[in-house]
Amino acid sequence: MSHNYTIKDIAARANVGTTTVSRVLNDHPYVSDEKRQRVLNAMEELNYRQNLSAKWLRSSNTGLVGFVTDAVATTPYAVDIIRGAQDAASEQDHVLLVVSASDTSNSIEDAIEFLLERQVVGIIYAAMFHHAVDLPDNIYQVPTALANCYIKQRDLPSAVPDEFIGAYRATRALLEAGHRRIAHLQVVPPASDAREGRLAGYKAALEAYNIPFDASLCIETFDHRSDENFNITQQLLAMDNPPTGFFCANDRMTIATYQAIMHAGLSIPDDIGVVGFDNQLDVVQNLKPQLTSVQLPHYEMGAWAFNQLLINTSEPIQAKIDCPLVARASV
Amino acid sequence: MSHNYTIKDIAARANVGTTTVSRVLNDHPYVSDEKRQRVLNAMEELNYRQNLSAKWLRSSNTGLVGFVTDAVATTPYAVDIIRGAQDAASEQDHVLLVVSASDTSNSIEDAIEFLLERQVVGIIYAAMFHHAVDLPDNIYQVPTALANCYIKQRDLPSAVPDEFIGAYRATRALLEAGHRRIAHLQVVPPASDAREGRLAGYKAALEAYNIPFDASLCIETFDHRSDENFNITQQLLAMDNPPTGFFCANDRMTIATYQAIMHAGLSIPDDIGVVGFDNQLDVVQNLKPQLTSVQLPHYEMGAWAFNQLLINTSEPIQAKIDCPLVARASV
DNA sequence: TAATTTTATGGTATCGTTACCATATGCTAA
DNA sequence: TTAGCATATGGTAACGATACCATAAAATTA
Repeated sequence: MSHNYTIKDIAARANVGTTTVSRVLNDHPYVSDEKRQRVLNAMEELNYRQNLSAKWLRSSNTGLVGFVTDAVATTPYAVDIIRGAQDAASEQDHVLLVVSASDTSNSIEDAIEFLLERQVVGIIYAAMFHHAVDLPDNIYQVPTALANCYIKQRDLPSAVPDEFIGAYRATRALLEAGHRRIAHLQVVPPASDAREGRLAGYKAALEAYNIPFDASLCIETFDHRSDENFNITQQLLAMDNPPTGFFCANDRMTIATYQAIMHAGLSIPDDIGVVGFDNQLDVVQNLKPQLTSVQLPHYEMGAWAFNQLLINTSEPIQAKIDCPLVARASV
Repeated sequence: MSHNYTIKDIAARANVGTTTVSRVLNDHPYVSDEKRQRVLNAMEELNYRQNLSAKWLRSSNTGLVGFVTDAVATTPYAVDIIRGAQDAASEQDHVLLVVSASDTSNSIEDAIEFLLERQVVGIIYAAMFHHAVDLPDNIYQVPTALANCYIKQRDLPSAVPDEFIGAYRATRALLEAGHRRIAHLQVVPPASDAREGRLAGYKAALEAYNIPFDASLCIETFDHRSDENFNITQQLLAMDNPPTGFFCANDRMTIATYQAIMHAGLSIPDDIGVVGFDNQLDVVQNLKPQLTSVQLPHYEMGAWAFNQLLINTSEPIQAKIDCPLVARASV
């Protein structure tokens, strides 16, 4: 652990005042090239490293941004939101302080308090799935932006996926491939905007093709229950007038859907077309044939949220970020 | 944005000296109950919040720990390592500064420099898959611990999964279910310790059951290539003396393996037993039947790494963390 | 009772940086 | 020539906390 030098040491070595060193450090004007170079040399020679605590104390700007999420761990998506925010942050010389809060709102309040103590200049709150959130009052003490969620009062800027357009594209892909009976597997609780938006997009695409909505093709199921998903698909295929297209509300459930389709002796995409949602690479690329899916804009939402913090407009923008379709071999 | 009060304000309001306020803040002895209470009241009334930048500057202990990873985004596992480190950190009143560095070692050096400037008291370096890493010299300027990787010189403490025991258990589960011909699907580059350890565990389990190793049952394949994985499984099943057990080096590839088994008209677990590795919930819980898999100790490695930082022993411990088998319905 | 230790308290220097003020050039415009 | 301004430079007071030192009363011991 080597000793740390200060600007005083640098100033002495370069034979200038500390102010000049500070000016070099912060790219301020009014420093002659000659002295600037002497300072830079001294810093190089002593392997000088700024003490940012001191800088922060003096300038009361830490460049720290808090990143709070309700459950960073439960889903792999979180990472992309963090990464988006992080990339945007480092482009502007900011850092993320990542803290996860469990579901109790008390814990969220603590997490925010924790960040405020650390002098963050802003907070990003990210949700693991698209839904409305309730936030404690202390969040209003610094600029805040939301990713993958929104607040009912709509008084904070937020970025959410455009579920509607994503679902519309997914359904349309099946329609364009000639499918006319299209099942939609929904995910039950929590009641989320993801679910409502995807259902609406599905309905709208059918309507554009003049196909009446058939409630019997629209089934609710649970995430992570392969038996149930398998059975549901089987039952749908056993109908009198069975669907030939499946639009599943997430990629994970398509695994069992694929299995049920194979089990019925049908082939994808020749007999049946399947489209998923989330574009979760671990799943979509390991299914045979590889799954066409809708990409959720996690990365983009993270980046958008960070950029909102710095903009700091008076009126809180509610952004819907596009969800492109990633075509593979399942339609 | 409300004004921030300082200990001076608190001291004035409670009619004590600033030192007394500081003592209350840091739970130091020699403060009468009466004054302590007055200080606490004043803090409550003014909604006082400590300025940690100032505290850090004076005490030169930031409680910040850097968390560097080579590619935080590419795999969902990362999150569990972060979470483990985070939970351990917050238990000790520390925070994680998460930065991701791309593969170039230059970028790792920059990331570390970045953290050193921010006065981190230690650094955790986490890899996305178990392998040896090369780290720049500046890492030695603060206590460092490695998670899911190790350094060739072995001069830094590291935690890695015990791949051997995990693979041994996976193979043994198949053997106990009566399978005697067991295929092992490996993942090709990057050449990792994960691969070698799993192969060794597989071989050891066979040996314990007096079954000779058959190289023709041990096939290399690529991650995220469903067609190839499907074909490999198909070819294995078409052998003269086909395997009835499959030990796959990760869960993802079992999706196509399942499909090939179904396609051959065979059933899991009645005809064929399958075990995966990673215990990736999105996959294992969505396969029918749900997949038995080996749990990688990501969370534990993260927590272990953090705790090493504080212990700071002279000799760098190389820990192998256990990989338990999670039994489900595929064997 | 006197000497010593424990408890209680506050003043002030200090951490490493930047903001502000003071000063001194050289150059241009009246 | 004399303002007036842009350029260049350094000294020093903050920023908000803690560490150290000094002091005094209360409790303990000799």
